[in-house]
Amino acid sequence: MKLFDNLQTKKIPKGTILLSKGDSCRSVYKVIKGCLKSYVIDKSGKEHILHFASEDWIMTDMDSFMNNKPSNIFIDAIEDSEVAFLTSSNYNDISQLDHGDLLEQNKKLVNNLITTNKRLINLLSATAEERYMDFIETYPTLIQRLPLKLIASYLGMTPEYLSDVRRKLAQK
Amino acid sequence: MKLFDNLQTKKIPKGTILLSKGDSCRSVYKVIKGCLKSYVIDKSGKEHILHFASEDWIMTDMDSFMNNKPSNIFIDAIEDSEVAFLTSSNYNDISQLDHGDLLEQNKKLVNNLITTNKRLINLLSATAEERYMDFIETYPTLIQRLPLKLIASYLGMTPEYLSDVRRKLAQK
DNA sequence: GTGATTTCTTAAGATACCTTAATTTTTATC
DNA sequence: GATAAAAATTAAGGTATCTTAAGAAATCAC
Repeated sequence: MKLFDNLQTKKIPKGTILLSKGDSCRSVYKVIKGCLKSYVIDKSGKEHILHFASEDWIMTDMDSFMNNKPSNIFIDAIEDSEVAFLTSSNYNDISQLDHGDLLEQNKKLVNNLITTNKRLINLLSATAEERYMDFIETYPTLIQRLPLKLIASYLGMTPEYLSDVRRKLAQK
Repeated sequence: MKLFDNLQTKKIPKGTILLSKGDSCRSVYKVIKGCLKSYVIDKSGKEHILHFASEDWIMTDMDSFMNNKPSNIFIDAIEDSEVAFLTSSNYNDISQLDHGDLLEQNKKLVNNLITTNKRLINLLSATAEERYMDFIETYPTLIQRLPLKLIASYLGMTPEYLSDVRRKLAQK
């Protein structure tokens, strides 16, 4: 049994909120078409994007999903999307996964960790300009597809400042 | 077979460099005693701490270890330490892990991801003061044990600024 | 226990990035 | 295709955090 095969799918119009802070996250979404974002809202009301998920990517709040806690994050569709989803109940079938499937799961988790760690390194050690250039290299398709203000949020800067960064880069 | 049982251990004096940028990381360390740090050095020569690992924590460069790439990070002992270590060759025995072991591995990876994601949220959305207070809550033992300048680096600020933050907190 | 090293603090000036607000450009709607 | 809405840019002034440098406090080495 493969975790994401033969799942139900549903269409999600742009702007739909799939998970709100305080909710318990009962699904793991796999994006078939479109794009989702996860984000937090800080004390002063500002939104900070944690992850994007476009085609074939997975999106969930792991902490909430695995540990049955209220979530601290939001998940929205930023394009008209279609998602396959795993619910808590069919996730419990994980114990029925065979050895090869578990190894595959393991590998995906490791890759996810590697990616998240790179993001961390980037936030800690790179300037706004470097982070933007790195994003362009790493996600060339997303940059064409998403509004810059969402990318700015993902990169940890304001849209206005990203605009400055882009202008300075263009002048070079 | 449990991954970290019955492994060799070795003593590592404070200051020892276990992994340097450019090296291929051939070990996963489990700290028996003492403390390690992993860090990057940015373009201007500044050090940014990625992780600490004290007793029972695991330390490695996953990207380098799993994908046999040259590493971008350093790993040093910041106290006289003792570590158990898994090498690439005995890691390949992972295919001999039984179902329960793999599930356990999976769970550890998930927990690691959850922790790293919290760190990310923190860096994106919290002020220096909030990050410091969060660190005290999350790692009360480390704060007593490690020099503040290392904690400042981990929190993404300079030691001088952390000192300011602490003074302002003390005045309240 | 004394000198040497490392850590921590303080303070002044600098800078990366933010805020607000207005304008322009692009995209969506009917 | 005109109008409305959303996104992107620009600019001025502000703030959080950094840099440099120096001194005080704590820790280490013998």
